[in-house]
Amino acid sequence: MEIQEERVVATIYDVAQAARVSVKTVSRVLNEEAAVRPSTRERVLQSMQQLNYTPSTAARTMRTQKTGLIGVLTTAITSAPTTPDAAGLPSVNLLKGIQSVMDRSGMLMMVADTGESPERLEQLARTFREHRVEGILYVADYHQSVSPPASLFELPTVLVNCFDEHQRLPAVVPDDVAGGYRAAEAALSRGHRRIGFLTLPETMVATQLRNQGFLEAHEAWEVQVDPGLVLSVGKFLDPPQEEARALRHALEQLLNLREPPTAICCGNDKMAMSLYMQLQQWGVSIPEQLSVVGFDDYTLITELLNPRLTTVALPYVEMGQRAASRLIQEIQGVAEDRSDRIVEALAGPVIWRHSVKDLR
Amino acid sequence: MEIQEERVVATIYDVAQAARVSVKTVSRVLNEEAAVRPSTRERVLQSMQQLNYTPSTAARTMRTQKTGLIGVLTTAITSAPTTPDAAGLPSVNLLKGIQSVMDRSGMLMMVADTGESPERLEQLARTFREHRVEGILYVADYHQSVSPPASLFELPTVLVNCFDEHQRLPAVVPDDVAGGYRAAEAALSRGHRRIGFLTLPETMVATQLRNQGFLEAHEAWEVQVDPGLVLSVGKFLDPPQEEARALRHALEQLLNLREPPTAICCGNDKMAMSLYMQLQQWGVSIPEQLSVVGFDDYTLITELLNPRLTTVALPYVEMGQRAASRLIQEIQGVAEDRSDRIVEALAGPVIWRHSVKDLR
DNA sequence: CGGTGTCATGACACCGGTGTCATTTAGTCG
DNA sequence: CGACTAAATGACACCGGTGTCATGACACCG
Repeated sequence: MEIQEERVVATIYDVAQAARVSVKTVSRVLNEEAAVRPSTRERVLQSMQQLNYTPSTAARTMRTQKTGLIGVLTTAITSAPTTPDAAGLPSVNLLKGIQSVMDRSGMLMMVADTGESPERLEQLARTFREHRVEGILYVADYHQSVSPPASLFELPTVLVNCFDEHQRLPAVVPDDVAGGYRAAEAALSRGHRRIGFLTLPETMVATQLRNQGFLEAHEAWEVQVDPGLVLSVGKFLDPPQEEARALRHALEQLLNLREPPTAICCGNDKMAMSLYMQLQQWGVSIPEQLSVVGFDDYTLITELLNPRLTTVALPYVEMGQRAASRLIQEIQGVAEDRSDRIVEALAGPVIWRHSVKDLR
Repeated sequence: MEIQEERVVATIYDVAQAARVSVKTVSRVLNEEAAVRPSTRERVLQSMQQLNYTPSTAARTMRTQKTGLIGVLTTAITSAPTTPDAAGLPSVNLLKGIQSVMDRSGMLMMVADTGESPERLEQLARTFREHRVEGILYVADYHQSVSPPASLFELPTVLVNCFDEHQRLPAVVPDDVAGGYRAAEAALSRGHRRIGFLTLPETMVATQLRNQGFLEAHEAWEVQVDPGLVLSVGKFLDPPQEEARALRHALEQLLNLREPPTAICCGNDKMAMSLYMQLQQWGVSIPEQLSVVGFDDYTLITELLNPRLTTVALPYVEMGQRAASRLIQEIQGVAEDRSDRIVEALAGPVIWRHSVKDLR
């Protein structure tokens, strides 16, 4: 009565034996090193096939110290399960951009979600180091300032959609100043002169920057900004109902002005959608009576609203790609062009649809 | 003139030397094996701290053959970059569910996106095997039938949001029959008797099942189904404009009936949103003149529409959790309860909001 | 005080690849 | 045909942990 041994995976020794060569020769075939006679190579390949051989990265790693692994720390997946999709979901596009570059470079991503707790982040960074990742990407779900744990400084690291308070780490963020500029310009260039701006909560980084861009655009077009037209809507983590109420209130305020705006820029597409809903209820037609500009190009919304929403895109895919490229450069020790800004800001284009009326 | 050697990470030998013990003792401290004198333990821990020691999983793996790695193959991240967010994005919730379970089990996810090409899938599965993942999750972005490559059968594998044509692999899918049933019931239970059903393209798996559920519900409530009320909208990968036109057409058809429906169930929330837009243009008020039921509970839409949309939720988080649990069970060789269905279908609840009028 | 069992620790092989260097084989040329 | 060179291959150590087993120290016991 023989004990049936559970068959484990074949090793390089099994292949060597089957092909009647040394393990080193098998290794040579694997890595396409020089000088293996075609007939031998063929024999080895056949044996590998037969045994369904898969080399072990673990073993290889020990010797070469290379893993081909990139650690991705993110809140983008889990987000807060409590905040229903906040502004979050499109940030998956960041991952999309990252993925595409990693792919081309033959790197594999280990993805871990930090969830809420900061000590979790520390712990995950540790786990990544145990797996000897060659670099780390920290991906935030909206533009923000972070204070990364010390462990991130010990490996090549690039921050995505966020920056550390002391700006020591390379980072790729959206250019929100340019974004605000373009949003305002979208209306200005079509002849609008009184433009409302419903901003995200003031505590958010993006809000301030977009505000700045909004003002700069008016300056460039030599249009005076009426401060009464710029309103912050809601606080940081208001419940949805509260948010809706705040918007309604702000909107009333704008439309009841002696000289109401002819266009309104929104902090994001979600807000634009709420605005559509509200205006519809009041019988205000878009864009005939009021033009609307969104922010994010959340296509789900922008393409489905009626009329389709003109909006400023966030270049998430490009940001992801750029961040991944920078990380790989850093890993490969390519002489980083020091003239590069540590924090790199990428602007997205205005996507023209049908929610802005041309007054010219 | 000494050459400054680049300092690489500390090994267990460095720690052993610093603590003046054998490597084995360090190993014992690491793994909390029995019997290390407290004083020794303390010394070792200190040395580890000082050297910033991080054990190498690669080395450990070689000996123990355990990696704590799970491979996740998905189209959920990249989706088709061409299809703007199709029905896709909420499938991130699948990852969320998976992540939460992996976390609890101390497993780490390697995520790779299959993109479009099938050979890419084969290649990624191979890469996973090289890293000696202990199991694989294949995550689809919508309920579908797949023909997985042979390599998936060589490791514990669970399919998520899809099933293989021969149903050999364990799978977790949404219970679309129950979904269709509940959607219809949402209207039926509020007194509606003529209920329109705008379905997704007929080629999709979900469509047929939901149809079936829709019919079963009517049977259970002893309500006759008028076949003229069930319309398929659009083909598989229609461009958005085409889709919108198809919807408008279908809607006209329904509302021009001699006896038009008092409620309409939609194939998904996105369609419901288009429907809102259209009805608004025609001046048909929801839910006073027409009730609407969605599908998916895509909160971005459902919470923002006015009135907020009553919809059938897809239990993505639970599906992810369930799939992850099953995979881990299988890895640990827990005697799988064979009475379990190979393909497990999970139903989501109706989320009641304000788009269905109570006729009773 | 010697025998015995337990506790704490160490020596050493091993996991599956790759790097180094030696060795064998084939190829070229005078 | 033999010498010499290049090509092909093999022997063996090594990477950084863990498993097995041996060994030293010490308490306990008769």
